[in-house]
Parts: sequence; structure tokens; C-alpha cells
Amino acid sequence: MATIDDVAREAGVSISTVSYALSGKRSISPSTRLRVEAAATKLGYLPHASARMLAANRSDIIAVTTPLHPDTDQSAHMTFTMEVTKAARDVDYDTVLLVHNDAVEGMKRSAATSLADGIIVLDVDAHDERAVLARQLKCPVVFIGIPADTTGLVCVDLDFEAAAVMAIDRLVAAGRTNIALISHPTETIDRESNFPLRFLHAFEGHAASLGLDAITVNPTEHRAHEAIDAIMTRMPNLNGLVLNTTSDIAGSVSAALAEYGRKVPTDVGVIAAGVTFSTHRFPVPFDTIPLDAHASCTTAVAMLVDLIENHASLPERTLIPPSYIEHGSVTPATVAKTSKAT
Amino acid sequence: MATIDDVAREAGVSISTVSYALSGKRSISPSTRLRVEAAATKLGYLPHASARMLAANRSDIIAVTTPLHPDTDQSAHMTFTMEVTKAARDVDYDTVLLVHNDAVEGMKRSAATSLADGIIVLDVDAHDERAVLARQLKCPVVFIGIPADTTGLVCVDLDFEAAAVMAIDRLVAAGRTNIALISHPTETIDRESNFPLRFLHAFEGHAASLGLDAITVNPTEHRAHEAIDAIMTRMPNLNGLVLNTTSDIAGSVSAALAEYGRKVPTDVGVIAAGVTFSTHRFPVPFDTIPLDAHASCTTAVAMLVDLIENHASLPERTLIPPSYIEHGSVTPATVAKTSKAT
DNA sequence: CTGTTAGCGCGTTCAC
DNA sequence: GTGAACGCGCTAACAG
Repeated sequence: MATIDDVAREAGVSISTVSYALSGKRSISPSTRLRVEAAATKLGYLPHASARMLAANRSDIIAVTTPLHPDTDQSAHMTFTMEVTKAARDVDYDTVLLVHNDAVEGMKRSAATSLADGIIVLDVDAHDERAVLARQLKCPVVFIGIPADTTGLVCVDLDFEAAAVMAIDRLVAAGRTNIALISHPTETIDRESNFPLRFLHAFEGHAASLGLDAITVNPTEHRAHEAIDAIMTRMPNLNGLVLNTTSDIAGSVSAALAEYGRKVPTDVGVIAAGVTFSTHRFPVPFDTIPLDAHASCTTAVAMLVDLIENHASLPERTLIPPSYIEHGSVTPATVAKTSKAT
Repeated sequence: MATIDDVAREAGVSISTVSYALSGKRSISPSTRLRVEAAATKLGYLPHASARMLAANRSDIIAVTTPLHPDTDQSAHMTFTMEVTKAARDVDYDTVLLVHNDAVEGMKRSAATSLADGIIVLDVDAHDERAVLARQLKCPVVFIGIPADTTGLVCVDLDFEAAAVMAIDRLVAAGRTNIALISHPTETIDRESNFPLRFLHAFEGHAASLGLDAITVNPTEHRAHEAIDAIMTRMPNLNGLVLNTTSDIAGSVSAALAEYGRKVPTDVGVIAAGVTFSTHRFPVPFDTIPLDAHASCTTAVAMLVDLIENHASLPERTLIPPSYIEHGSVTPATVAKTSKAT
């Protein structure tokens, strides 16, 4: 409501003095600054958003594209969108949402009209059309997720490869060398969503390099039973299980194992890796290597702001090192019932 | 990149002619309009967002506040946020997200800086601080959800009372008069989230008016077993069940009933009412009276735009009539095993 | 170094 | 169909 004019009048100074006093872009004597600040507070002055955008040639808005694939976990999208928004607010940016069929058109529009200063891309496919677009836009873009070709892009993600290695190493360290992976449903893999494949390949590669004959399964259902059936058939002496899959499937793993008389963690050590959901509410909580939305989004936003404000030159790929959260679902195979490992 | 100046020069007309030709706010002779349009297309002209906002004194942006209560269903939030965004795009508005602790401050900021033309409020509590704020803001606000006091507000929601009545009537029509309601977890009720209470009260009121001694349960867990235990103890001859609860609980109802040897729909007819989730993936899909995010959000956005563009005077409460989707979980009690009802 | 004056950014819209 | 005055804040250039 109040304009910079009102504040200037109230403080008895010129408009530009108000601007400088409030932005701090030039030094102003303490006395006048205080008067200006007092006037601004008194009048509840906040600069008109569009006027500031036009004059400063910046909107302080970040656009977020979140395509909604029917198979992907809605709550995971929500988490990332919210985390980006919170991270953006922490550095004084707002976020506009560019949804699904509007994603590509929205990116163009946002860049062409200078609606947003930069763009965050979520839920990235291996071959994502938004990657092609990002290369032609002069508007800064940061991807959360890694497409197949990262040339000329800036991408942030959990180091899924390291997470897969960490999961195997933890199980092996606990003496569990008959290991299986339940990966994502086939429909997700088929879409070439990028991280399930990265995890799967790293898992198989690391297992092979250790001489383990680990097996992997991609379920078609939304519960674990089918996957566990397949695993138990091929590997009856299973004692380590890695879950890089949906919460529906992970949540029913304990029940599916129980049908074979196998318990977690005594018979089978279980690690959920590269997942956004928490296993707190599961019958048995699992050790988790989280796909930490907070970390990814905070990093991505910080990088985008660096691009916007400093025209920074950033690496194509920034991989966030995995962390390990223990919940007691991986105990040493031989002394499982007696004590914790040393 | 291209400005209105470039288009004017390219088309050989004045700036204002370009503006009128493209906005359609005044009639322009077809020949010049075509030249202007051709020039605009050729140059890929789109008006600079902040310039248009400043000149038109409208941002074509709608703010959406979505506080994140730890107990509420993330995917439900996602659904509503996305539906609002899609509905807004359909009428040429973008959406900015105002998140959680930022919700109240964000509403003030958005209104004071004219960042957004209007505000949509999601996840409304019975006593929501945002209702108080909305009354002082001159910025149009529409609530999706109904707070206790709607004076001076504009609110949209499913008619939960009608949904409760519909659920009971359906069960009664199928000859199922021993009816129980599984309501939301106590933590949600305690927060006075508004709709679970509205549903609960309508359920109890309608049951009483029909002379049924229906019972209601508020679970504390995230699965149905506890609730079913409580119901079966008090009403061993249960034959109708209404679910106005979370997807976790609804999803385990069939299993919990099975522990008492009761099957759906032969022994117990089940209706999920006022819920956002789908029961497609449940072991037995349930008849559903959906809390249709699409309908609510489309209506809310249409009303908000009406407020913004026409300063419309709208009713405090707009209740969306419930609809009923059959999945075969309510069959007549006496002929359940033989045929469908007539 | 502090404060002021003046022009700019880009569309919209009113008056001619 | 056109010229020009806005809308509001930022900032370079200038003066004290």
C-alpha cells in the first residue's frame, strides 16, 4: 500500500535515499538510515513486487517444474517441491510451480517473460526433453537428477552409485554375502527414470567386483511378495537384502519374508537405500541410506542462486555423498542374537 | 528478449497499437492486427512479466498456502497443490507456493507487495490463523476447507455432511443397518482439522435420526486392526462400515476384518467417504465417495478469479455435492452371494 | 562520503 | 490509430 514516496516524505529525505538506506547498496549516515527505517516500519512499507522486479531486472522468483508421471510417488514429489520452496525462501526467493504438461511450455514462457530468475527441474528422466530445452535457454537451470547427457547442464543428485556400494559393503561387513536387490517396478525402469538404473548398475558392478553372485529383481506389483518369491527361489540362503524401491513394496518386505520363516534382522539383514520414505512405521524399521530431499534441494537452490547472482561456472554433476542411518536391521550374521558387533 | 518496441517497429505501427492488437482490449482493423500478430510471432515476442504486472497492476499470479502438519497426508497436499496449479494455468494464472511456517508471513508479504492477485488457502483448521488474517487483507482469498467461523470469508469444500448421509443411506438401502465409522486418527481430530469433525457429526446425527445405533472409532495407530477390534467388540454383528480416514488405515481394513472371519462385501459392506486416495490397489477395492481435489480446486480457482477480475460477491460457503463411485464393496446383505441388486 | 536529481525499464491506457 | 502520461522502484551521475 505505502510506496517509497510515502516513506521518503515521512522520513524527510529523497526517494533514492530511501532506496539506498533500505537496500544497503550504499552507505548512509546512521541517523538518516534510522529515520528511514523507522518510517518504513511505521508505514509498513514493502516495495511493490513488480516495480522492484522491473527496476532491478530480477524477479526473485525460482520456477520449479514437476512433471507428474502416473507411476511416480506423489509424496516424493511433494517432498522435493516443498524442500525447494523452503530452501528458496531461506535465500529470499519465491517459487512458481510449472506443472506436468505445462512443464516445457512453462519453462519457455518463464524464461521469455523473465517471470523467474532461474529454474529447478525435478523428476528427471534419462532422456528428458527439458534437458534439450535447458541448453537453449539463457535462463539458469539446475536439475535435481542426472539425465543421460549432462553436457552444458548443471545437475545435483544423491550419489546413487556410492549408496549402492555402501549398502553392499555394510552387508558384507556384517558377514552377509548372499545378497539380493529389490529395485523399482518395471514401469519406472522402462521410462528410463535415471536413478533406479544408476543404482542397479552400481549394485551389480560392485557385487561382481567383490565376487558375490548377488541377484536383482524388478517387481511388477505394488507389494513385495512376488519379488521375495523370485529371490527365495533363486537364492534360498538369502541373508542380505537391499531395497531401492517404492514404500509400498518396502513396507511389505517383512511380511513376505515371514512367509518363508525368515526374520529381520536375525535371518536377513535389510537396508533401504536411495529412498525418500521413512521406515519408522514399518513393522521392523530398516537401516536407511536416504535420498535426502533436504540436502539435494538445498544444494540445488544454492547452486541456482550462485548461477543467477554470480554467473558462477559450476560442474555438470554434483553428487551428494550418501549417509547411513542405523535402525538395527543389519546385525552380524553369526552373533545376531547375542550382541551388537564390535 | 524482444520488446513491444521491436514488434511495433517490425509491424510499422505504434506501441499502443501493438498492445491493443495483442490484448484485444480495443478493436483494431484486421489488416494491422494481422501484421502485428505476424511481427510478434516472428520475433517470438512475449511481454516482460514484471513490466506487464506493473502497468496492469495485476500479476496474474495466485499464491497457495500449504502448511505441512506432520500428521497430514503428504500426497493429499500434493494433489491439491497440483490441482490448484493446473486449474490456475487453465485460466492463465501462475501459482507461487507459500510454505508452512512461511504461510502467514507469506500471505502478508504477498498481499503487501502485490506479488499475487489472490490467495488460495489449503489444509484449513477449524480455528485457522489464516482466517483471521484473510479478513484484514484486501487481497482476495479463497479457502479450500471450512473453518469454524466463516464470517467474511469465501470457502469451498466437499459437502462432507451430505457425503456422510449418502454413505449411511447406501448401506441402509443394501439392508446393512449395523454400521460403524472409522474416523481419522485422534491426532488429526485434536488439531481440529475441520472436515473429520464435520463428517463425524453428520454421521452420528443421521444415524440417530434413522434410529440406528451406529458406532464411531478414532484410531491412534496407522493400521486398522485396533479400530476393527474396538468395533467388533462393541458390535459383533457388524455388516456396514464407513471409512473416513487415512489410506494406511483403509488399506488394512480387509485384513483386519479377515481376522474375524468377515469378508467384504459378503459379510460387511464398506464405503470410503471423503477421502482423497483411491482404493484401486487395495486387496478389495471399496465403493468411494471421493473428496475430489479436481472439483474443489477448479471451483476454488474459478471463484478466486471471479473475485479478482469482477470483484464478485460470493457466498461464504460453497459445498460441492458428493458423488458415488461403485466398486462392488456394498452388495445387498441378503442376496450377497448370488447376484447384484436390482 | 552523503544526499539529490533525473532517467530508465516495459507495457497499459486515456485523451486526442 | 497514435502520443504521452503513468505505475514504482533502482541506480548512474552529479552536487554538496
